[in-house]
Amino acid sequence: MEFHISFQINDKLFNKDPESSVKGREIIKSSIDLIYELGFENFTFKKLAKEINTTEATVYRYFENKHKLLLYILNWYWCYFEYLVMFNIKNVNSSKEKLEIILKLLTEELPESNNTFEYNKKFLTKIILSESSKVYLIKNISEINQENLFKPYKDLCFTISSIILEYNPTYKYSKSLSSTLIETAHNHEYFLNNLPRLTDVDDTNKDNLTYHFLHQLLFKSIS
Amino acid sequence: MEFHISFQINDKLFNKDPESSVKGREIIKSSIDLIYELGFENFTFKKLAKEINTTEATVYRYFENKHKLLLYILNWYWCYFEYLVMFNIKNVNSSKEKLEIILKLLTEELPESNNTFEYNKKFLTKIILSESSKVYLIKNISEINQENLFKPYKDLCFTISSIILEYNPTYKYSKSLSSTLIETAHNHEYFLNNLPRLTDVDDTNKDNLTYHFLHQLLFKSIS
DNA sequence: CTTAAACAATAGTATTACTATCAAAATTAT
DNA sequence: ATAATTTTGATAGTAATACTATTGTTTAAG
Repeated sequence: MEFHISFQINDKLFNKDPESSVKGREIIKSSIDLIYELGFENFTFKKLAKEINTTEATVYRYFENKHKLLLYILNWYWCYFEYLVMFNIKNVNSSKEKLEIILKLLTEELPESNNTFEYNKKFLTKIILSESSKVYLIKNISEINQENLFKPYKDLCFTISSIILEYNPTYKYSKSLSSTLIETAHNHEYFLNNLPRLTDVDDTNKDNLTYHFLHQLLFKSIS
Repeated sequence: MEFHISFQINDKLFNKDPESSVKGREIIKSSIDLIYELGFENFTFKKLAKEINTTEATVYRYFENKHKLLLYILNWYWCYFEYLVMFNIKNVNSSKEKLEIILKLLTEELPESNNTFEYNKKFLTKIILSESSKVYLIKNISEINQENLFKPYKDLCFTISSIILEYNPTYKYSKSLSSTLIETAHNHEYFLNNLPRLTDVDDTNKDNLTYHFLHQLLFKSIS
C-alpha cells in the first residue's frame, strides 16, 4: 500500500501553491536540500533556481521571499509532526505513554520514507534544529502572527498541552511547558552537536541524553 | 561613589578594541540602540556609521562584520550577567535562595544605570531575547566555537550548574538544565510578548509568569 | 613641535533581493 | 485539432548590502 498525505498550508505563505505543479514541488524539495547544505543565511533564490534548472523569476512566482519559503517549510513540518503524533498515540490509553511517545518523536530524526519524491527527512530534521527559530525572531513578527502563519505550531503546542492536562489536570503551565519541550528538544540537540559544553553529554549518552533530560524535566514538573 | 566595570572580551572578536577609543564606545552604544530599533537583519554598518556621524570604513576598522559585532555585544552581556549573579548571591548561604536570585535576574530587565555613557540596558535586554540565538545558529558555528568565542556563555552556564549541584549533588543534568533555563527564560519571555498562545499568560500573571514557570521547572527537577 | 595613529571622504566591486518584460512552451478548453 | 490561457525561460535592470582600497586631514602622544 502506498499513500500520500498532504496538508493544507495557509495560502498567504505563497503567491502560487507549490503543491500545484512539478516545478513547485521541486522548489520545496531542493530548498530543503540547499538550506541544509548552505544554511539559511547563505541560501538564495538564485542558487535555488540554478539547482532546479530554472530562473529566479520562476521561484519568485511561487514565493515572495526566502523567509516565507522557510515559513512554508516549517508549516509543513509542524503539520506533518502533529500528524505523526496523532498517528503514533492512536489507541494508546495511558497519558504517560502518550507523552513518552511525543518525547521520542521530538528527540529523534523524522522517519525516512522510501518515496524518492518526498522531502529528505534527515535534512528537514536538521533544518528544524538550526533554522526554525529564525522565522519568529524577526522585527515584523506581529504582522506575520496576525496572518495566522504560526497556527500549525500553536496547534501542535495545544495538542501536547491537552495531553499534559490529561495526565495532570491541575498543572498550571501546560502550554508554557509544551512550547518549552518543543524548543528545548531542538535547542538541546543542537547544543549537543555543536556546543556540547552546554550540556551533560559524554561518550555514553549522546544518543539519548536529550530524551532522558526532557523526560525527567517533564514528569517531575507535572507529577 | 561611582565605578566603572569593564570586561576582558576575546580579542578575536574585533580588529581594534572598541573600548580603546571614544568612537569605539559609540559604535557599541549605538549598535545596541540600532539593533533594538531595526532588528539585526535590517541593521547595517552604513546605518550605524550615519548614526554616529562617521563612515562605514571606520566601523570596519573595529569589526570585521556585523555578526562579530553582535557576538561582541553578547559576550559583554554574558560577562556582565555573570558579574551580576556573583554580586547578588554574595553572602547568601542557601543554594535555594541563590538559584532564586538567578531566576529573578534571568527573567527581569537588567538594572538601569544612571550613567548616560553606558549602554541602554532596556534595549540590551530586548536584544538578548530576540537576537542572541542568531549568533550560534549559523553554518560556521564550529569555527567560531573553536576560537572560544562562546566562553563567557559557557562560564555562566557552568556557574549556574555548580549551584544546582550544590543544591543537589546527585542531579545528573546540571549543565543541560542550566542552558535550558537561560534559553527558556529568553524564549518564554519572547513568546509571552509576541506569541502569547504558546504560553499560559493571562491578565493576571504577565509580569511574573516566566519566573514562576521556571521556578517550578527548576526545583521540581532537582528535588 | 613632531610624528604616528585615527579618522573622514570617496570610489569601487561583487552579490543580494528583488521587479519588469516578452517570447516560447506546455496545458486546458472548445 | 486548434485556439486560448497559463506557466515558464531568457534577459535586463535597480537599489541596497557587504565589503575593500586609497588618500588626505585631524587628533593625540611623546
